[in-house]
Amino acid sequence: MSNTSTISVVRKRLTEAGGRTAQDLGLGRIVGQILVHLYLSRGERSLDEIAMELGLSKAAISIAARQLESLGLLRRSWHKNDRKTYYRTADDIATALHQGLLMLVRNKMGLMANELHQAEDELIQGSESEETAFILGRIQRAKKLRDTAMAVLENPVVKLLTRVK
Amino acid sequence: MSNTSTISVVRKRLTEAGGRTAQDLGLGRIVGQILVHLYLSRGERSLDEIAMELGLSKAAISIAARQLESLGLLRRSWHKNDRKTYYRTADDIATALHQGLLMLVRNKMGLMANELHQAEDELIQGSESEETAFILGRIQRAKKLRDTAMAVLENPVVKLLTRVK
DNA sequence: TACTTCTTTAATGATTTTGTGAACGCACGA
DNA sequence: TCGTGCGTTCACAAAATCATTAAAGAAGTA
Repeated sequence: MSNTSTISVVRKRLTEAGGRTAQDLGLGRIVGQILVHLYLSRGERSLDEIAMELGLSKAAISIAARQLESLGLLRRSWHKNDRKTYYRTADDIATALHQGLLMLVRNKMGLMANELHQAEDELIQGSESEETAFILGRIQRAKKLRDTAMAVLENPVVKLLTRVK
Repeated sequence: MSNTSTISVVRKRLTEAGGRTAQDLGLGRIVGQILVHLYLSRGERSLDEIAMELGLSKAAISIAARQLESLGLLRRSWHKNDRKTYYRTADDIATALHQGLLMLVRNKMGLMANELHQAEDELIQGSESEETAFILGRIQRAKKLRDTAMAVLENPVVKLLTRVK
């Protein structure tokens, strides 16, 4: 098999793998495809190049790319006498990836925390009963669970461990 | 507001919250709903009770409940002179939840690891070129990233931290 | 200012996922 | 061993998600 075709096969398969895992994370497959494609590309790519190379519409790329940028995983840049927007993976992509995932997790945990607090408040407002007490107990256990998870994420030891050399 | 209706409102909202987070984890909403519903229920519930209380079909409950059992989050039990199957949350639900999530993550990482290795192999087989070298470099960085993440998950310090008292 | 080129937004169509109803089959009790 | 009650499976319907096309918007250039 020729050299260039090996490369393109490999690139394609990894791109697809990226798509799948991004989908697993609830970010949509295109997001992952773009990220991997750029990660395996030397230098920058314009929006329509990416669309062409991945066989997707420019609209789809536009949306996904901005999502990636907001997660800090992509950088966009412009050049003189050229109206195109160019993208490349962030230089500190490892950190960004870590941060991004953390943020995602933290958001979801925050939502859960709200629910738990609100539930607790409402139960405390209402009149007491054996069942209220039971549910309050369960909620408190759940809160402890969540706090532990949070603590792990924020823990300096973990942060140290997750730093890529 | 009366006591019992406060309770049922709270239970319903928390159940829905559980559904959402389970969906985020790619487990399907029903899985989360059942788990929370049982977590907030004293004692056991039969399959059709759960179906009734959540307003879902027995088929759906059957499938989701077995999934939860295989994750170690639910226990099923039977009683004499009663053909129904009963479910309750596992006693060590915190540990089980932690283990289950870890397993989930580990599986996904395993898939990614395969892709990376295979890609690496194929590139090494093929003829050398500047581009091959570039992509190989990228793949190696990715592998390092993955290894670091893995190491964190397996790390005894993290395990200690994630233990719920 | 008007034209060109590129990105973004919004609405529609397609695909995938999810849940249900009905039929099936197993096991327990009589 | 037969009948009944329960859990499970499968095919289909409904719903959610995803991606595209078309049209609007923005920014540079003459």
